[in-house]
Amino acid sequence: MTYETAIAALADPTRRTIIDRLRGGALPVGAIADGMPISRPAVSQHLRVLSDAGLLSVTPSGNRRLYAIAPEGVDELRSYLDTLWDDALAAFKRAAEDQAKGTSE
Amino acid sequence: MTYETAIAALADPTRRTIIDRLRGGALPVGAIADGMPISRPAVSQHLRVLSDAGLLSVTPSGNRRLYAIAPEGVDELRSYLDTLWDDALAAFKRAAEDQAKGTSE
DNA sequence: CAGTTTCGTAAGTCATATCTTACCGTAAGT
DNA sequence: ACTTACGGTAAGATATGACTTACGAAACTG
Repeated sequence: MTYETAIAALADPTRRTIIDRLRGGALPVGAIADGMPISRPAVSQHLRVLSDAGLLSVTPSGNRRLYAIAPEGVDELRSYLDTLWDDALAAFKRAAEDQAKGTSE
Repeated sequence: MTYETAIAALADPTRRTIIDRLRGGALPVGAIADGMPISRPAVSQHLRVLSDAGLLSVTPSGNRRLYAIAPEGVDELRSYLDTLWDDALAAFKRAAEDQAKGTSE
């Protein structure tokens, strides 16, 4: 039910680079925003979108907030794509067989 | 390299329902647009976005054009999410171990 | 306790994506 | 040949989304 917001969140290139920066592990906002061509508040807004989508988890640590990729959120998207993959492949094979049948007869 | 456009294409709800309608197999534009709350030209535009993203294939058949899900396009997206999943899980486990270590010592 | 870091939120601007209607070409039917 | 069905494209209106600056709230630091 929430994979819709997750896929919308990942549609933005900036948010994907944020995700990429977190592949190695959790980071505070400053480290994520560092070197990016946009302002830190903009990064914060992206982090909010990703969190709302269930793709990130937040861990307050004193003064800072550590963001990390939430495996469950990623898994929901994977599940969706898996069913899509299954259906697409089945339809593809069926079409190929039908076409072969039509050609031979 | 093309999974970026694929994920952007799937971010739109209308385009996801189009994809869902094609899960059972190829359909002409009229059948796809039938019953949808938007105009047929709008559907055509969505079909173009999905095709450009490599998620759909087109097969002209006389007067009509049959659209079908392209398995390869879906697979590229799956690959991206698989690597993301691997990294996310590895980082998650590492963080859990580090935290356990910090707690015990 | 005053000052500095860290980070989130608010308001406003601007670009992009989506929709509509109108129109055109091509194939099929009569 | 004329008409109808199918579907892509163009132009324009509008909504949505991403960015900026300004500001406020906590938590460390001296």
